[in-house]
Amino acid sequence: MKKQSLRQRYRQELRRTILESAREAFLLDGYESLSMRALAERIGCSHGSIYLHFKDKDELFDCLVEESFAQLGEALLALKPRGKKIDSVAFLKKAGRAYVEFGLKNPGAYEFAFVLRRPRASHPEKPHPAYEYMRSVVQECIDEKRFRRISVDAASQSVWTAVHGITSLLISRPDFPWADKKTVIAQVVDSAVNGLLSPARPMRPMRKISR
Amino acid sequence: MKKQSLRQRYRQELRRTILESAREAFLLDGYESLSMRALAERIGCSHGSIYLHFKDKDELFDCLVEESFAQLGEALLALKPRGKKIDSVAFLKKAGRAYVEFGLKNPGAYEFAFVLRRPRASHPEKPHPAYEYMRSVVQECIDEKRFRRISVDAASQSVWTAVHGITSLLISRPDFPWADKKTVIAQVVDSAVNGLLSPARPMRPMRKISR
Amino acid sequence: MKKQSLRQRYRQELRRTILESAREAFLLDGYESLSMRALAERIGCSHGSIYLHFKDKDELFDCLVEESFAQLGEALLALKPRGKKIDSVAFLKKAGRAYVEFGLKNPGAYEFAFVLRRPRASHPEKPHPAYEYMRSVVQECIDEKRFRRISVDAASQSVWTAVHGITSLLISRPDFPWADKKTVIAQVVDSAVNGLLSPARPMRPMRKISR
Amino acid sequence: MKKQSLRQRYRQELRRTILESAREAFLLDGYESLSMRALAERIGCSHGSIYLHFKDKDELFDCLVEESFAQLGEALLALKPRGKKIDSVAFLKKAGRAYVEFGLKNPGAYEFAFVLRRPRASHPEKPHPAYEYMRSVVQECIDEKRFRRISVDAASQSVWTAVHGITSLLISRPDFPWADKKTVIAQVVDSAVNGLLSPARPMRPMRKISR
DNA sequence: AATGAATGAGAGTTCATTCAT
DNA sequence: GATGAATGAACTCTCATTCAT
Repeated sequence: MKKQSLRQRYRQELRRTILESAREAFLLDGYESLSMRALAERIGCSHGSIYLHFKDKDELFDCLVEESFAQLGEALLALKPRGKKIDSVAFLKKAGRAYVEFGLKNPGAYEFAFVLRRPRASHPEKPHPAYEYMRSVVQECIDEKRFRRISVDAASQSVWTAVHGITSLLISRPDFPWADKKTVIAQVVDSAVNGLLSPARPMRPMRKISR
Repeated sequence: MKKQSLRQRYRQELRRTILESAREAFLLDGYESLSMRALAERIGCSHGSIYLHFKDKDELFDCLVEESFAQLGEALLALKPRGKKIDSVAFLKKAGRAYVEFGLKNPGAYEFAFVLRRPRASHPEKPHPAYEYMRSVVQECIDEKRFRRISVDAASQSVWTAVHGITSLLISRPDFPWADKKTVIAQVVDSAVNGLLSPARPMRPMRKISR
Repeated sequence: MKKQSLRQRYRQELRRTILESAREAFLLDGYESLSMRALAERIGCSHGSIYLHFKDKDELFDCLVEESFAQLGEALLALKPRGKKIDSVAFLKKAGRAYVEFGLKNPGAYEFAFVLRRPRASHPEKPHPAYEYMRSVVQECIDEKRFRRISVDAASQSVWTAVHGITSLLISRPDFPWADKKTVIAQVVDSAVNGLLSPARPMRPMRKISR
Repeated sequence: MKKQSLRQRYRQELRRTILESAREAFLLDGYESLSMRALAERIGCSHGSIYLHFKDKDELFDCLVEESFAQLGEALLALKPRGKKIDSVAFLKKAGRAYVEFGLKNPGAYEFAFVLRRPRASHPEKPHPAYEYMRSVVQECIDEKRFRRISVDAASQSVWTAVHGITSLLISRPDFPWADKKTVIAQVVDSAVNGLLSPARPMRPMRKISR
């Protein structure tokens, strides 16, 4: 039992090492340019060993993509239980900022999820968990009449695409002469969310939307 | 002289054919997966001939990137002479929409400019003409006091990244279950620009979404 | 002691399982194309375990060859005690048909003995038991003056090679548009044996063999 | 034109060299064991060059098989115009001996046609030209009432398989302690053909065969 | 006894690029 | 100017075998 367990543990460790190394390496080189041999060298094992853990290069890559989506989803879900003190709109902004932050802290994961592509592989394209999450928050804003009449999907997508824009460019173009990044991020998020608000004046009680 | 000129013209034509074919092909396959042989076949010439026009694969690729930036820049400049009838803010929105439209009409060019990467190649990263253009329009908005106090770069970048977000995702994920695309695009652009406006001016309530 | 014996029995069983599976598998795939891993999977044990019974792939293969020769030998020896009722010539024909039948019933064994080859392995080529057996029957025919003057080896070989021909082709080319197989087999055997008969026996006209 | 022609000629020459070398090498090593690299070294060119002439290893191998069948067919057809002086039965024997001789002179070709197999490749199995040829000669023997009542296919196959037997064994087991090879060959051929003869004396009308 | 992780060699094939024609 | 034969490196992946567990 112990013996099994030891082997198993080591096996799992190597699997993780492969995944971490592969993530770094794929990011640096892209799918095609990273050779299994080069990856093995980086890991410090023979190239054959990788195949003991992943059927082939594709499987390894896809595994990283999946993992990345999952991580992003989890990062957002970690925000979840919004206290009663914070209103839905503020919470959506918070979620937007968290999305961007995740990308900046995990640029690898973010690129695997949204940027890197494997030649000829098609995205299966049911909406990913991160989108689902944002959509649910947007739904709350709509339910609470904080947002103008707009379809929940159109609204969610306008927010998601905007935050994706700032996230992906900050990651992929670190040398661009950015203004203060925090400011830009906040501006993008605030604009995207505020742009959906009901025209009602903030200080006054929300009115029913005339139609 | 005439003969020269004829030859020259033919030479230019082949160069164009190579570029067009290469653009399509690179988009389909990615940088690494496209072989010069496959490209030559698509073009209908020998693979050797490509090297008469481009030193190597990298040069061909980079040429497409440059061309793509130029095209985007031109598309925006084509808007240029804003009549006196349209104010700077409305014009910025117009530019934003034009940016997205360019991307949708020229997904190839857009991807070459902002998405595709050649392994290990770094972006030279002086701001590209499209950004410069948007920045100049934002500057006008600021000069005319239409925008809140914010650095012109932070403002420009918040707009650019947002429109980049919707553009790139619409291109790269055509199978995503998009809401009405026009609505989403308009929402992103309007939000991004409106979010920069000076607070409440009586005469411009900013409710309606422009189009 | 009992425990030992149990273990031994199990060991022997596994050895047999390996041999049977290997025979099938080698026949299907050929020597090189069959991997030890694939074989292990077919057997249902780890590939390492095979090496506990056979030093390497070559030994396993050679073991099958040897076994196959032995089986063919035994099949012929099983005919052995020819009763006095049957004369030597008829018995030789019977042996010839038995040879072919063995091949058809045990195509695997036959191919290992005479068709399959391991790259670079040379046949040791002392005559195999099946040949020795046929040779002894031919010797009887000669001793009994039933055959023309011909060396026992030339005679035996002319019979053996002919029956080998029909046997190997029936096995290796099952899709050939064969006439009635029984007829062809009988014809080959009868021709091969009759062709050796002494000429001038009233009952058996057997004219001179042309050359 | 000359230039083209020169290149073409060289191209053809190399193709031939590859085929010859490959034939030798495949025979020595078998399909799997011969690597394209090893073949290239034997030829004296880079392994890549082989692919300029043959799509892949399979195509190269299959080409040799086809060529071999063709050669054997031609060798037999070269006998064709049998003079009036030689009767059909004698001609069939002549053809049988020619078949064996072809195998001995071109053991490579013979093995490619009938012995070597590529893993998983199946024989298409319409009768090969050599069989067709022998069948036609057998048909003549039957037409001329020289053979007993027997289907032309059964007769042809009994002859073909017998001569195949001696041919293939002489080739594949050169170390076997053969008796005088010429004698054995003649014996096999004569037996196989004579065994089909009508019992009738040539001068007398055929009697019914008792069975 | 049995496992299966690990390795290093080597397989077939494709590639960008060069250069003689 | 254009061709396409040639190359040598590099690719992904599989293999037989070993050996620590």
